[in-house]
This record gives sequence, structure tokens and C-alpha cells, in this order.
Amino acid sequence: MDVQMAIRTLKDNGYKYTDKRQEILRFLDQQDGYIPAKQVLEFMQQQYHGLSFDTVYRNLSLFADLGILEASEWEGEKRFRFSCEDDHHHHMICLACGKTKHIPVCPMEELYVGDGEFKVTSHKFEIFGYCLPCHKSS
Amino acid sequence: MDVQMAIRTLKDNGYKYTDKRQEILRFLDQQDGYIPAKQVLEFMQQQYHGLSFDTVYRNLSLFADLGILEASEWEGEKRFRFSCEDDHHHHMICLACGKTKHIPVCPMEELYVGDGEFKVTSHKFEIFGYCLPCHKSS
DNA sequence: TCTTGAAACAGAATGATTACGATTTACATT
DNA sequence: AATGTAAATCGTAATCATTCTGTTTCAAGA
Repeated sequence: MDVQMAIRTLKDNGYKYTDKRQEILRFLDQQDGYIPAKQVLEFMQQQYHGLSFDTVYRNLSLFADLGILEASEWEGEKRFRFSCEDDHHHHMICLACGKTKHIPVCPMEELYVGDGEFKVTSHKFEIFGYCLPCHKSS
Repeated sequence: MDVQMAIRTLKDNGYKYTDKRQEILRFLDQQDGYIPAKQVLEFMQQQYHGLSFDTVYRNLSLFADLGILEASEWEGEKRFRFSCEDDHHHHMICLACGKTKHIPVCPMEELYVGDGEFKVTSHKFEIFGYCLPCHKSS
């Protein structure tokens, strides 16, 4: 997933492509790991003085709904990152800097949960901790 | 960990044992899994009309600090449960009614992630879907 | 019983997020 | 290029969970 694919996804679903959406997507495309919504807002307000909170928060949620972004949430803040284009996987997430590391294994593949009493539609598996640089500096 | 042990822990650390603390502990002792702080507050306000939010939130944090409770947080809410290391589990969550079902297996037990480059502190594993009653009625 | 410091109270403050009516804008159609 | 319309954004208020502050009440040791 990159900015071009994101634009196509937006158009395919009948959404418009605005300069603010472009800036949000370009900013997140440059980042490495999960970025708090607040931080995206701050970046955007540098260029668009008086930008409404609503615009940023609603667009981030929209992008996540469309699969353009991946969303997570910890320490009371929602965070977003560009969707990884490769195979299904999960993340280790650094609580200090938000950087992520792939976990190649998916627990769902080894776990039998389809017991007929629960129709599974999705799942979330995340490991939290500290990456080496952040762990050292604390 | 049970209510008696919790009382001892409180006393050992120089904290007082009040009727409100007793009620919070007894309520959580009867529960099965993580309970949102808000829900503890609602239960307490049934008996103590006009009970301060502060009393419940501060006590829950205190209990967690003392190791009486385990704290977690998702969907923007802090949640607590009695400490019980041998009962570690995860949940299937119904997206329609919110009811949960235990998953007896923890993927962390079978996954080697301690590669020295990441200090693991916690993890989250949740399966989303629909329980039988909700699935039938849709 | 008395004393003292912790606990609880009441309500304001905070921080993140969402909601809403009014206005502006993107873009397909004319 | 001009127009119509649904979507996007604005500006601000509301909400939700939680924390803080200053004062009063109370548990438990002396």
C-alpha cells in the first residue's frame, strides 16, 4: 500500500481526493511504525493553520476502514500506520517510539476456535515492549 | 490472590481497610475476567449513592500497584481483575452484543519472541466475531 | 479516648475523541 | 466552462474516561 494505491482506493469507493487527505497520507507514508492521531494533527496544523480536529480524526478512521491504514490503540491514544502490503502478519510494537517489528507467525493458524458457537470474523495479536534503542536509553 | 490476601497486602503496606475498599474487592473477586473501571464505579454507586469517581479510580490503581489486581486497557478504557497468574487467557468478543468467551490457549506460550532485540512487556490477542444468538438473528 | 494521617468527598480540570449544523469544495454532468 | 450535488471541512460544543485539588471525615495506633 502506498499513496497512489490509497488514492485509487478512495476513488473506487466514491470518496474524494483532497489536498488535506493527500498530506495526511504522505506524512504517514514517510513514517516508520504507529503514529498517534494527535501527532498527525500537529503535523497538519503546521501547514493548515486552524485545521479542524474533526478533519484529521475522521479521515484517519476512514482510511483505516478502507484498509489504507492499520489502526491500534494503547495508553489511551489511537495510532495509525500505513498498511503493510505483504502477507498476513502481526507486530511487536515499541511503547516508547511506536516502531514495529514483524512477527511472521499468526496464532490463528494453529488455534482451532471454530467450535460452532462463535462465528469468527477477525482477530488482533500484538506484542508490546521496547525496542533495543529505547530499552537502552531508559 | 483473594480478598483475605488483599486485605493483608493492604495492611502490610500501611493502607487502611475501609468498607468501600472491601466492596470493590469483593465485587471484582466474583467477576470473571477484566472489568472496566466504569463498571466497578456503577456497581459501587448502587450501594453508595453519590460515591466519588475518584474513590473508585484511585483505589483500583492502588490495588494494581500493590499487585492485588492486574490492569489492562483496550477500547479506551482501563480494566481490572484479580491477580491470578495460573488463569491467563484471552477472549473471543462478540461485535454485536459484547459478550466474551474464553480462549484457553495463549499464543505467547508457543512463540519464541525473545530475540534480544525487543524487550517484551505485554501482549494482546483478541478474536472478534459473532456469538451464536447474534449470528442467528442477522 | 485522642491524635493523626490516610480516605473520601465534591466538583473542576484535563486530554483524547466524537458530534453537529453551516459552509465550502471536488468532480461528474451539462 | 458553468452547474448541481453530495461529500468534505469548518468551528465549536459535547462527550467520555480519567486525574487533580482543596476540604472534610474516619480508621486505627498511641
